[in-house]
Amino acid sequence: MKAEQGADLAKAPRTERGRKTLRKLLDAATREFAGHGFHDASISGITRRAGVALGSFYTYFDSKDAIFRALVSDMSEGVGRAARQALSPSMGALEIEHAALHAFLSFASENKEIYRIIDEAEFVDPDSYRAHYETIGTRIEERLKAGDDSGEFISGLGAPEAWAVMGMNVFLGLRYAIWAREGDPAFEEIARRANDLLAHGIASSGD
Amino acid sequence: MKAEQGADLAKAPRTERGRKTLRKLLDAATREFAGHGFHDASISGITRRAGVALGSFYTYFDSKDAIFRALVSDMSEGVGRAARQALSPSMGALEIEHAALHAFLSFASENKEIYRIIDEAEFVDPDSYRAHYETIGTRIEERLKAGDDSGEFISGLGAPEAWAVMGMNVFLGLRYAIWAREGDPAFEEIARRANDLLAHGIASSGD
DNA sequence: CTGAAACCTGAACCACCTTTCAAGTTTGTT
DNA sequence: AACAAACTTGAAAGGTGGTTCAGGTTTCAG
Repeated sequence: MKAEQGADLAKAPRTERGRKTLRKLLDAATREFAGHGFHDASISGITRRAGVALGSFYTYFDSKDAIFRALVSDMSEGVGRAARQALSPSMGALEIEHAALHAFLSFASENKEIYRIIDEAEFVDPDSYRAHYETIGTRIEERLKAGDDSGEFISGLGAPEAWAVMGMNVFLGLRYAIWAREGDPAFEEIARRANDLLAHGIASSGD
Repeated sequence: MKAEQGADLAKAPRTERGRKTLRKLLDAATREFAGHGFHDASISGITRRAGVALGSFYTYFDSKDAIFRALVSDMSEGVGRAARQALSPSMGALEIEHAALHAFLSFASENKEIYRIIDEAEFVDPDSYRAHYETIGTRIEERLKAGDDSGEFISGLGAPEAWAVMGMNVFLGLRYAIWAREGDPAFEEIARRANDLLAHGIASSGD
């Protein structure tokens, strides 16, 4: 959640007071964008939530777009970090895919705002959106290749399989984390079933 | 593309001239929303493209939201129709999934505007968006159950597997139809590889 | 043919929002 | 202590674009 870094994204504050205000603005913007969506969110809504004057916003961001971009880049990193923490090199290749999906479901469930904001980036900031999914896709492809090298996966896997896996995960997250319903299977079961599908497919064996 | 039906979505015209104007507005709106996105699209942009006066818009739609909803519902139907046409009951269960994905890739490639508009519905008209994917998910689930009954698929398949398949398809469409790049594999290859993944998974056989 | 309903027109209304700015306050350094 | 830079403030400028409306034209049933 740190976003103080970006000399590109936010005008860097030089005092303690400034850093606090920037932090307040970013937190308030997360809530405002998640609650209203980009276009119905307003700068004045953000500054009101943050408890600062309207004009102060422009001390830290050049525009409404700028703060949105700063948030997306911040959150995209957050998703990656959460996934990485759930994985350990000692796991088998299949086990890694299982853990990655399970971690994603938990993360999405606890950070629904992030999901919404990143998704809206498709329209507000298409480049970031694309970069987000291409980065994840590449990471999955590397995992598949590693599983191939270790003999746990079949050979010949590449980008199409990686995007298929990513799509599976994203849609399971949409349905079972974001749109969770009473009586849905637990994340553990979802992850297990997706992992079975990934491992053996769904054709009956005598095929 | 017919949308004259909806007494709910558009105020029904009563003369030939009225039907033509409504049709012009819907076509113009498709282009306007696809080109600019919902919020940067303007009613005046739509009426300019349609070649009618600004005020005429409100003869047929109550608001900007209303025409967007009419389009989403129209297009959601279009996607379903395209998929259905590519399928025939004589196909095997796996073959059906292959044909469905291939048809979807072709359709998405030739109707990128539709993809964009439906995706933006997530923010403009969340209910339609959800209805769209739940309908498709249900249809896929039925196909999986049919494959189970015929012995071609393993048993125990349900909604999670259906959403996984849907996610695969949507993301392959996003990457290879909407974001198509020079040197990408042909749709035929994408569909075949996704079908292999679906049939047998990616674990090496001795596992 | 005729009149009422349907339809068209575009200027104007209006609500709202981003962004600017000049004046004041706080912070941190010398 | 003293001063410059950093920061804050909120009113108001400047736009934008959805929506309304009163008056004119076209359609079509009777």
